[in-house]
Amino acid sequence: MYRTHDCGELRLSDVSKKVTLAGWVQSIRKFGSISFIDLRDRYGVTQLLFGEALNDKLTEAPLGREFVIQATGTVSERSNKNPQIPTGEIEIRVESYNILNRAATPPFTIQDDTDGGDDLRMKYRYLDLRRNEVKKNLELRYAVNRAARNYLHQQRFMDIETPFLIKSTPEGARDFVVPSRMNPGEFYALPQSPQTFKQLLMVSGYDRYYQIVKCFRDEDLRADRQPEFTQIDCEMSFIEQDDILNMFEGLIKYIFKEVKGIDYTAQIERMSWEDAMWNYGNDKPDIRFAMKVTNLKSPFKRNGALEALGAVIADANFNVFDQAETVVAISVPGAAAWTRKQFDEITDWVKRPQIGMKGLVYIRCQEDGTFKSSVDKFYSEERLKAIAEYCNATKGDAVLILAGREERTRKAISELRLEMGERLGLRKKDEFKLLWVLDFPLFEYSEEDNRWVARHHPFTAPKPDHIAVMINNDPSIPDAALYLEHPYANIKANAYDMVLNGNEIGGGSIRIFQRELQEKMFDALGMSREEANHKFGFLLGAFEYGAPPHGGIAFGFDRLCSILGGSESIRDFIAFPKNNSGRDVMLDAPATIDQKQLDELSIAVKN
RNA sequence: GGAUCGGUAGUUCAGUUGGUUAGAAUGCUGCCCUGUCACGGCAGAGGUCGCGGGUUCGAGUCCCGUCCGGUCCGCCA
Repeated sequence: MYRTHDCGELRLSDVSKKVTLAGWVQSIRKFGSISFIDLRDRYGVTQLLFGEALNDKLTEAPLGREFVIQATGTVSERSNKNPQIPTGEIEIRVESYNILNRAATPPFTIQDDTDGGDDLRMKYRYLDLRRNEVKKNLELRYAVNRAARNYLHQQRFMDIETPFLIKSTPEGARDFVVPSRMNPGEFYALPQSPQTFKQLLMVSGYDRYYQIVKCFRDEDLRADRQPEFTQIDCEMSFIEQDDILNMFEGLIKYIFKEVKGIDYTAQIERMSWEDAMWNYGNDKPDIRFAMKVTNLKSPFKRNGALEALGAVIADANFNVFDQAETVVAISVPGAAAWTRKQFDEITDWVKRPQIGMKGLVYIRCQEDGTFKSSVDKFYSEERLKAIAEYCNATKGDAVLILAGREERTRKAISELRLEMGERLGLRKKDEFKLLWVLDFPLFEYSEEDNRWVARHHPFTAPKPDHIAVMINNDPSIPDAALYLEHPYANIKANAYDMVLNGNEIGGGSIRIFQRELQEKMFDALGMSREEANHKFGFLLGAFEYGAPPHGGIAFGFDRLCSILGGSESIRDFIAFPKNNSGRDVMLDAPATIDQKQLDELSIAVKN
């Protein structure tokens, strides 16, 4: 038997028990003829006391950091206790020990605040994983996993595995591809999600399906994006949008309760995509703080609001505003007291290529009731006051105004808002605000492909009252017109995203399950029957045999874990992640393969 | 594909305007130490300043290229 107890469980009540522990040597503190050794395993750290009697043996078989040892001795009360660790009241008076394995000096210290940089930690990930910080994250991940499974099981969802070696579909992200040895010149693709399979399962009658499953996308990476990642993938039959929202509102609340001990009692706020874009410039707004965007000018024709827009900034011969497609503003509390230097710094910030603004206009709403701005030349104080009031600015605020092309400017004001929220400490790590964003556009224009594409995927159903519009080819939609170039530009999808603190953590839709509408959808995407059949024939075929109304959602499991763990990066929540360039620096993968393998696969590598 | 920051001892970093022998902390090695828990003290070893080229009397420092890593944009639910 290697051990009688683990390194985290012994307490004062165990004193005088004879125990054997096994683990890794965390640190050695030597005092002449006695030594203290911290022994670590997954469960904690226990102090071992090596007395004078073991001196000879220690000289003969010395210990080093990260050696794997086994020690037998008696649990004793410490004379000097350490309240910082759970086992801090006891120590083991070691009578004998065994070196089970020696260890090379590790390249960084295995401590909470390690001295290892990211690169090194990834190269020696097996050492990094010994650290408490990383272990805590993996434990949290497992807790989320367990909670999700519990909840979904209680709700009679069934976990069904779907294949990884499937067929490439050119919609959406780039596929990872696997050559088929037995079928020369042909390739499997790894799934970007089990989307079509879960829909087939609905046709088969498994009306509540889930899977915590790896998905693969061959796109460039970010701190919160990995080429292989995990989704909580779900699908339900005989449901409407509200059923899905309620079911998965329940799931996320259950996870909050189980994992964080948080009772998220409030109903999750629901916001239309248009409201999100209009008020936050972003389809995944962080609603932990307000600082809403004021639209001073916009090509959006929205609820008749446009008439009011523009007037407040018009007729001043200020070219920047006059020529801009869009003028948007936020009011930043306390910013009236900023120095010129601070405004310059923020101006530089919005001028960075990533934001891409030409400049920044600001209005200070000073404490004495006067207004001072970077555009005093064009606007009288009275007009500045009018603009400030229009932007709901009060004394002490500064109004920050951006102008330019609609899409870019809206994105920029959104980034600026988040940055201001960050600087004002309004984005608190321990505060969690959930949000449903609803009614996304069904289509969007792809600049790259020069055509309209499905924003979500081609099986997403339009909103119920927009279905008739598509079936009857009637472009007159009661809602506001955003983009007028396409007859279906205004059609909204029966799709929804769950947003947590400004991060999209899940998204899904009600699916099209009727042939007629599906064909209209392919028409709208400019996809011929032949093409559609070639790409999705199996699904369209299945829909011939009694598809129930259905819909689903998928949560980004890694991202959800990282947010619950208070981290920006999902890498710390994945045991063996890839780096920015999609490399596994520990394995040094990807790597070339030898000619024999290539020959077997009938593949030639271009130079 | 693009922007930007970084690469100096095993590790984390400092390194002034281009100027003598490139430093600190930590780790490592040895010695001392019976109550430490970031132990302490003394001594020591440890450097192709990512790589290649250039400017200069002289380059860790300036310039060009390149490789690697971080972050972001494009891309991607």
